[in-house]
Order: sequence, then C-alpha cells, then structure tokens
Amino acid sequence: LPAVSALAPLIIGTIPLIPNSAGPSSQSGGGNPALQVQPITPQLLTNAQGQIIATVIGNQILPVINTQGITLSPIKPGQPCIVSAQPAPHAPQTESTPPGLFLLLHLLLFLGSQRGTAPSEVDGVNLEEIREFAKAFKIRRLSLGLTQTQVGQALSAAEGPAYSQSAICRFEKLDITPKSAQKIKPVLERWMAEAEARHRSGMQNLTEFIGSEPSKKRKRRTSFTPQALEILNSHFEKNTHPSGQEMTEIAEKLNYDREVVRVWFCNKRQALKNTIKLTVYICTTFTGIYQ
DNA sequence: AGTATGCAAATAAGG
DNA sequence: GCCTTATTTGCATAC
Repeated sequence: LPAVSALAPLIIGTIPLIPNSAGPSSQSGGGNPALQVQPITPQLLTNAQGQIIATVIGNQILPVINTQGITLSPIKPGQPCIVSAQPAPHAPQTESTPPGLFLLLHLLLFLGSQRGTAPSEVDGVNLEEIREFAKAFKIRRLSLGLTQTQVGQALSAAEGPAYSQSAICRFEKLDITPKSAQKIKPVLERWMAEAEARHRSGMQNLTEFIGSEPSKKRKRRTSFTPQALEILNSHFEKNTHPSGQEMTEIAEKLNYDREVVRVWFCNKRQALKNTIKLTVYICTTFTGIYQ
C-alpha cells in the first residue's frame, strides 16, 4: 500500500512485534520466526503521539480527525469509507487493553455508521455555520488579494490571539476540531471585517492595524538545534525525570529557558508513554488473531 | 509563490 | 511549583 505509506507517519499493522525487545538492535538479529508478523488488515494509521487518525481496511481509508470523532470537513473524494465491507476483527477484550484505545476502535465503527448523516451541531457548536464562514472567509481573503501567509503575519502582529499561516490554512480547510474552529472564528471574523473596512476606504495597509482587545499570545515555538537535542536525549536516556536542579543546569548549559527544558521533558515522557501504550494495544489486539 | 502537512512545542485542565 | 493527559498550534519543509 504505497499510497497509504506516503500518507501515514506510522502504519501500525506492519510494525514488527517483538515483545520485550522492540529495540532497533533486535532488527538485524534474525529474531524468532514464530514471532514474525505479517502485514495486517485492517491497519491503523497513527500520528507520532500515537493518536489513531485512520483505519485502513483493504484499500479503503477511514479517517478519524480527532478524538471527539468529529470531522468538520467533508470526506475527501477518492477516499471511500466503508466499514462494513470487511468487519474489523477485534480481539476479545480483556482488562489488559488500554480502555481509551478500545473506545477509539468503537468510535471508528460508530463513525462508519454515521457516514452520510453529517451532524450539524456538536458541543454546542454549529458546524454548518462554521463551514459557511470558512468558505466565505477564503473568498473574502482572496477578494482582498491576501495570502494565508499575510493574514497569519497580520494576526501575529495585531493584538489578540495570534495565528499562523498553518492555522489559517487549517481553518479554511476545516482541518481542525469544532472547538478550535469556534475559538478562531471570532478572531478571523473581526480581523476580516477590519481589513475589508480599510479596503473600502481605499487604504493601502490592509493588514497593519490593531486587532481585538489585548490578550496573552502563545509563546513562540522553540526550535532546538540538533546538538541541543542530542544532549537532551542523552539526559533523557539516563533519567526521564530530572530534578529541578538538574533541569536548571541543563537549561543553563544549552542556553534555553528552564521552562522550555522542563516542557521538553514532559513532552518526551508523554511521547514515550504513548508509543508504549500503542505497542501493548497492538499486541493484545492483533497478535492472537493473526499469527 | 502559496498552500498543505509532519512532528513536536506549548497550553489547558485536573491532581 | 511540578506532574500527567489531552489537545492545540506553529515551525520547517514538502508539495
């Protein structure tokens, strides 16, 4: 499934499952043939956080956009979604299966049954209204001759919440949760109204104005250098929970904010935990059936 | 030149 | 203040 591989950061079904020795070192060792696992259908596609983003059954892709199970955007053509064609063989459930993940599997099936009946309201969010606004927003933006990048930069410069080109892109595509959409919408609405007003009055600078009322902006994303990452990782391998003192020292040595270093460890622990969870899930769910 | 997207940094919420 | 978990969002870069 080359097309799928290109899409997915990780295809669960093809991961070699070797209990208790999943390290890279075991790859060249020839391994136990009895533990060899063939490619499995259905396959689960996940992101790096271990979040399931889709299932693949045969060559059908069933996307999952978020854990609320809500897809704002319509299903893309060329990606038919059929769940019942080949029932997903779920394993008998035991206590050892992470409950959240099993719920997700059910969610996938539920989503399949919901196909075609686009709900218009979720969590008190009027999806139809947001869809319409997103569509109109893009038209309005293009009418002003603005790019996503320009809008993103303007929003970052203006007061109020900042959003990047990525955010604009995702909003226009509705590649976000209803909650996020609900949050961004008023910001974009307000900004666009102001930009249009300026356009009508013949102003040149459509994008340089103060936005909504002041609010704390999100911290800019830190980019660690490869060298810094190498050092951080070596610390993490030795100790996933460095003390406050240690973190202060690391931060000082690398010349990053202590808080940035602390969050890095938090995120790293979270990522590690998620990969472990997934491995357990895969083992308990599929190995018994497919070997 | 713009837009789309993968990975992971930052944030929210509950302890 | 720190933690975990879930989630949002942006940098870098692919398309």
